[in-house]
Amino acid sequence: MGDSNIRYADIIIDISHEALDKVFQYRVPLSLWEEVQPGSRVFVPFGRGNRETEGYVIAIRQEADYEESKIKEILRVNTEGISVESELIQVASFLKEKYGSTMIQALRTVLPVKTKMKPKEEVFITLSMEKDTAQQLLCEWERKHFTARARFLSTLLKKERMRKEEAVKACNFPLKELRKLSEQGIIKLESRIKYRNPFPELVTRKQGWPLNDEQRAIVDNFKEEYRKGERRTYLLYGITGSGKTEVYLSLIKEVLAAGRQVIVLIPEISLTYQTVRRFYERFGERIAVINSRMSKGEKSDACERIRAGEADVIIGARSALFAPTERLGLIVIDEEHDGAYKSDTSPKYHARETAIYRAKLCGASVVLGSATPSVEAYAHALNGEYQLWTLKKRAGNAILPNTQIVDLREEFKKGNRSIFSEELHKKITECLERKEQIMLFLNRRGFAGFVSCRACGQVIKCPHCDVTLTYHRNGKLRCHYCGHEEVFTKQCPICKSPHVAAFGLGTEKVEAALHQEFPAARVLRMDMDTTKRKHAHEEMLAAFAAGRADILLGTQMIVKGHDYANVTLVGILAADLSLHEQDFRSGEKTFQLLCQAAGRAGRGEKAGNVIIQTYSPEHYAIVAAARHSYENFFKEEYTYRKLMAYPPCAHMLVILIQSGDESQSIIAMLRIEKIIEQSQSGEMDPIQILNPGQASLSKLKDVYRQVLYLKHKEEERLLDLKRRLEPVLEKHPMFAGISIQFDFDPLSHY
DNA sequence: AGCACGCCGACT
DNA sequence: GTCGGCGTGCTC
Repeated sequence: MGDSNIRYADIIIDISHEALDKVFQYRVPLSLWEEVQPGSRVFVPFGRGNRETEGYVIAIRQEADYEESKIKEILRVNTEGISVESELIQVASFLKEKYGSTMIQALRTVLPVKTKMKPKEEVFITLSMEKDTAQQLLCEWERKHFTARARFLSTLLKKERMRKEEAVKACNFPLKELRKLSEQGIIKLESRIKYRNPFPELVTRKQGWPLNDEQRAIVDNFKEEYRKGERRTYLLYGITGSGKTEVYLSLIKEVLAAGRQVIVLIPEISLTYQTVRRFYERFGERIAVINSRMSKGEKSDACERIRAGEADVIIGARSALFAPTERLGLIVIDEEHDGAYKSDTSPKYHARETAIYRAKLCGASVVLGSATPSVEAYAHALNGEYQLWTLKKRAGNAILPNTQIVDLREEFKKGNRSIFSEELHKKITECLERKEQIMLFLNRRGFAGFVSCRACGQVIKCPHCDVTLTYHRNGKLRCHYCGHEEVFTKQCPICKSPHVAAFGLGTEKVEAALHQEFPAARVLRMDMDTTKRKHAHEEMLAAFAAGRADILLGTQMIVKGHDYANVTLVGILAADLSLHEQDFRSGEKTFQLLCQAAGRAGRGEKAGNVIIQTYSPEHYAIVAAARHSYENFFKEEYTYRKLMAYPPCAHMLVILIQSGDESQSIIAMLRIEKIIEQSQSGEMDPIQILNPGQASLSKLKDVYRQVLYLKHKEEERLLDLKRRLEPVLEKHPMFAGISIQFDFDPLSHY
């Protein structure tokens, strides 16, 4: 920059209103060239009256794409105070740059359009006269047979203070009358802003558990560095049950004592009720929870409390990372390896990397915690980029469960065609006899339970997605991607043969098998279909915790962070289901899942047993999980990633091209491939283009998907390519109406 | 959001 | 004829 003697700034005026949610261009006066940077807050003349308005600079450019004569000049830069907004706008530019999206998309994720909800008001009624005067008035009303007024007044006399709703509902007293009494100076109406609190029941405050030596050492290490002003990223690797949460709580306490705020990310808030509860027990009212299931009002209340500095600890899923904290001092990411930390909409950012970026901006530290760290994080810890903390002891006297691998091929040879191997069957029986609880886990990803025709081999697919339909016991076929449902007709739609049948396992089938094999056992099934209701999740888990079921059967949602002292047997019915996905992370995912599932056993005093049923008992992910050895797994997995040049040893950029028109999507994909090839002709070390073509989920909700996988050792090379590609895709008319998304170092497979 | 412009009813 | 109602639409 510098050749041109004119400079423009892209400015966002007011994020809080849809109508103004776009970029305006202003000239940067020469005197402000130094000061005006992306992220700075400036004052500009806006609207017909040129009223002075605050705006945020999101980009600086040499040329304008608006009528030159209408462009106004920036007035001055706002240097007052540190504003979270400008910090978040810088985060948005980071998202845009790194993950590829428009600036507007990035801003929308970072500063969600504030639907300035008017805060809910609570109106309290008090007497505005002496008690005995009121008593006299009551007698008078009773004499005059003003029954409603008398009933109301006597209640108010008893309670002294009541809420408006109480008066209207319980006392059956009309609102109009209340206003009248208030005008007459008999009662006083006081309104107080009520913040909606999603955790209504007051939890008792509890003191922390004493830390063990390992935990103590970590906390001390953190305190020392924090007090010295050293900020960094730590990876807390602690086996299941080693008390990571207790460590977080101590770290948070330290940061709060320094007068700063903390953001705690957990994978999916509804799943980790217990964790949230523990935070409430420790920090009480100073907590704000941000949750995707919250209503808009609840969300905006939480944000207001954070902005006002009334909340110091913010707990939430991925997006809580953008909480408007003015004094952020620490970001904790629990279960750091979890896939939920990667956004599935553009910008497809990863919360781990984004947290580290935000922390750097505002001088905060980051703590990542996991029992099975992601290969990325552990690699960073080994090369010194993160500081590694290890917890190897299980808290209390709990010991690691005894884990056994069952080879399903052997079972098949023995003639056992049931879902349960002999060993698992035996263990379930014993466990039921001892009145202990069992968790059975079926990793249903990959959509077992498809329906096919034995005559022509046709598999019944969803008409809107390139996915097989799943058979459900209510006699319906359902698409797990778009929700399409049709009646199972027992006739092949192609060849009309009646020999169509459902194959494979689904949780419903297992449930039926359990009822048959163990008729006395009370089974609780938990999957997407049984937990649709708002609080179904917590209710079912609470029921299981209370011992109202013997067996909890479910998909991945049951493996996350719940402690049940009475669970002594965990059965993984088919460990391979995730292993054979076309995805370089399938080994990692399987290992994490198995470890988490296994970690559910023996959390109390009693010893636990884990049985892993698999067709690939020799696979390193399964063997390592059975031995509870993350190190072994990591060694194998890292070697594989290095050999194949997969992240974190190299980087990948996925370009996803979506269109309602199949041929258009293909043409666009081929065109992009060509542009990439041309742009690096003669390059010594070109970016590799892997399997361009149809995505493996080639059609979703009637939209066709093409995909390009790009791979290169240098992150910067891929980012540079994306940067050069973006303007072409934006301007070229052939890409109009086609959605093109980038995914950097993908977690999921397209 | 804010503010100007604009096109219809009651006033000096 | 003018003052002012708030309906509509634009803001680099």
